[in-house]
Formats: sequence, structure tokens, C-alpha cells
Amino acid sequence: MSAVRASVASDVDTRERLLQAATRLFAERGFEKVTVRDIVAAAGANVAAVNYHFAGKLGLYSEVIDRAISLMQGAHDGTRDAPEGSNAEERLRLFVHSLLSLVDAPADLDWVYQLLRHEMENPTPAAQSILRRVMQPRMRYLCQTIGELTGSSPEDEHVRNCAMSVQAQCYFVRNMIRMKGRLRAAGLAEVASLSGDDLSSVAEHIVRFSLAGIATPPQ
Amino acid sequence: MSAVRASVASDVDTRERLLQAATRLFAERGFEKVTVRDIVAAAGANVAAVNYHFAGKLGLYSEVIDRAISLMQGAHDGTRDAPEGSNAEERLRLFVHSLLSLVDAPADLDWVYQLLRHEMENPTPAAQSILRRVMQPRMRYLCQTIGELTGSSPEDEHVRNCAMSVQAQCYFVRNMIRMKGRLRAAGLAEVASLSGDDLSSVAEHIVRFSLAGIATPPQ
DNA sequence: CTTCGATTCGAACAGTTGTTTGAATCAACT
DNA sequence: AGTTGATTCAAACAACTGTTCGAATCGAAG
Repeated sequence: MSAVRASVASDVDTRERLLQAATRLFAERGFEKVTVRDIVAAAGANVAAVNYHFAGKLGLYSEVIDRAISLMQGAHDGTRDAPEGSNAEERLRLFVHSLLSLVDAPADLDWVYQLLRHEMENPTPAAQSILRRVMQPRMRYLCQTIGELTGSSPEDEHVRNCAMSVQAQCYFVRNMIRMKGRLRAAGLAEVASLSGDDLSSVAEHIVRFSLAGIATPPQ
Repeated sequence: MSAVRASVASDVDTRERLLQAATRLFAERGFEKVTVRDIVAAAGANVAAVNYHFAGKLGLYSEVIDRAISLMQGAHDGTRDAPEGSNAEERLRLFVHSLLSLVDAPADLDWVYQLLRHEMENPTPAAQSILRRVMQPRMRYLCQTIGELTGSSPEDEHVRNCAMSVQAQCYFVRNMIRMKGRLRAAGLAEVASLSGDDLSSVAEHIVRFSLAGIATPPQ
């Protein structure tokens, strides 16, 4: 089974070409808005190739998702290589900048974010593993960081609420960027400070806004 | 053309039944995941009825969206009937509670929110009018309120950023509620304080968190 | 050269989609 | 009763979907 692929060189070609084309298209449009024929056309392969190599469209998609998750876990995703001695505030800032794609990651991870967003909006059977392997570690890291800022446990309710608030702002800004064109057309260019497309100023706002909220627990 | 519908009484029946069935289904699944046959089955009508009364699936959808927008503008959507003498903080609190469906609106508007969310995630030609007629007034109202809190203009950048932060948290919480089942299955039940499903405590967090952030402008 | 398995390919399949058609039905008016 | 126009209906259409089939192609081992 596995030795088969290794022995022949040419099939790795079209298998890999299929994976790359599918990755790009799935990231752009999501699972359902991409047809098998779109993929094979982009990859220069035959319609039957997807079923031959991946046992169906969903098999191909699952492999794309798996690759994306691995890539995101391996690369910097805001939960790694924070300078060890750095304080919690600096780690929060790094987290926000990372989610806004403001730190130049080793690999371009924008397509991964697009892929995961599509999966959250229109879930396929792959959604569970994304939640478990991407969202959960991210949430844990963020709660840890905020817990340090408030001097309380990562399980504290205020800490968890604040983690929610931080992530909410980051994802929202990403969505605003994605809809920039539509927003401008609707006369809403000023919504998310997209005028000056300087994303770092928005990131700085999120950090400042959140630090203030974190420092203001209930009662 | 218009006198036609008024003269006959029976057609208002199936036309109305189609609209109601379509509204429910579109709100549940979004435009593309509902088939014309789903709608006519739920309405007890013939497949051709949609094309006869609405000139196609998109025509029916447009009318559903138009009704939703009107309903949302007419009813309490957090941008109306705030007690005239109330201060800005109380209006911000009302806004948050409203976006979290915590104030009992005259009509149940949850299906409208679902409809609009689907439209933002998978836009059809109707998206523009939603942005213009729903999002823009909401943003204006929120900027006005926050501007009062900081004593600055609604066009101030910090004010606009804060308005973004407030809305981001509200929409995020709505999404978390929607994915409650999937989150729990992935071991993320604690993400958005869904344990105690007391939404008001989350709403209170958003208000407190945001007031602190609003009161902390740059520099 | 032949054989054999893996791979590619064009063609077709079976199912679903939104839409159209033309006849049937119905209600109201003459 | 007869006519008219709006409405309903079953049937079919045309386009598209993911998938399957069988023959053709290819590369290397015997």
C-alpha cells in the first residue's frame, strides 16, 4: 500500500498536484462550492483521479484539512516561541498580532485560516478535529496568559470570558478585512478602521482595549 | 399586476404559505442549502409555485430578506426606544442585551438574526442591502453612544474601534451559542461560559469589559 | 517480447438542482 | 352555459453534481 506510492514516481506528481489545487480552491471557496471538476481542471488531471487517489471528494478534503492542521500546529500560531522570559502582556500582544497575520510566519498561513473559517461556518465531518486540535490549544494558551495577568486560575470565569472577548475581536477584524470590498460598496468603509489599512493600529487597539477589560473583573 | 393579487383571495394563501415556509427554512439552513422542493413540500404547494409567484428561488429569497429587514428596522433592535433620558452606559448595555436576544422583543427576531448571519457568511446579491439598512444604522448608533461616553466625535478612530470591539463580542457569543453542541463534543464546553447558560452574565461581562476598554483611549 | 500491476482517460451513470411547459382546475363575470 | 384569466399541477427539461466503469497507457520485472 505505502510502498506502492514510493516505488513509482509519477503518481506522486498528480496526487500532489491534486492536493495543491484542492488546497487553494477549498481555501478560497469552501468545501461545497468547489467541484471535483474544478479541482482536476486546475491540477491538469482526469475526473476519476480524485476517486482513484483519495476515494472521493471528502477523502481529498480530509487530507487537505489534516495538512492544514499539522502546518498550523507546527508553525507559529501565537501559541509558540514567545520569548520565554517575556511577560504575559507581551504574549497577549503576540497572540493578537498572530491571529491578524501581522507576524511573518515561517510559511504563509492565510490559506489555513480561510480553510478553518469555512469549516466553522459550513461544517463538514472534519470540524470536530479542528475544534479539538486548533481551537482548544489556542483557548488554553490564551486563558493561561490572561490568568497570569489577573493573578487567577485559567479556569476562572472572568478569565474565560476575557479570552472569549479577545478572540472575538480578532476573528471579527479578519472578517471585516475579508468583506472590505462589500463594506466599501455599502458605504461602511469606516466600520473597522479599514480606512488606513494599517492593521497594526487595529491590533494595538485590541490589545489596549482588552488589557483594560482584563484589569476590570466583576465586583 | 398589483390589482391581480388583491382581487383574488386564494392566491394570497399559497403565496403566504410559501413565504412562511421559506422564511423558516432559509433562516435554518441559508439560501443554498434549501431546495425549492423543500420549500414547496413544507408549504404544501407545487414545485412550479415558486416560479409562478416569485419568478424563481432568488425572487422568493429576496422577498424574505426584505421582510426581515423591515421587521428588524420596525422592531426593537437595540437602536430604538432607549429611554430618552437614559445615559450612554445604559444604552450600551441595552445594545448588548439586544444583540444577545436578551430583551424580549415585540416579535421573536431570532430567525432574522440567523437569516442575516447566513447572508454575511455566504453572500447572495441581497447582502448589500443588509449591510446598508441594518449594519450601517447599527454602527452609527453604537458610535454615537460610545462617543458620548468618551466625550469625542462619533467619527473618532478610537470610538470606531471600540464600536467594532463591542459588536465583535456580541456576534462571537451568538456563534458560540449556535455551536454549543459541537463545542461540547470537542471538549470545549468552557469556551464561552456556556456552562451556566445564563446569557445575562456573559452580557454583563461584555458591558463591563467594553466600558473599561472605551475608557482607555490611546496615549 | 511478454506480463503484470499501477495509473490515466473518456464515457457514462445516477441523483439532484432550478426552471419550464402545457394541460387541467377554479372562480367570477356576461 | 360560456368565456376569461388567474392559479395549480404532473411531467419533463437542461444543467450540474460526485462517482463508477472499462479500455487504454505506461513502466518495470520476468
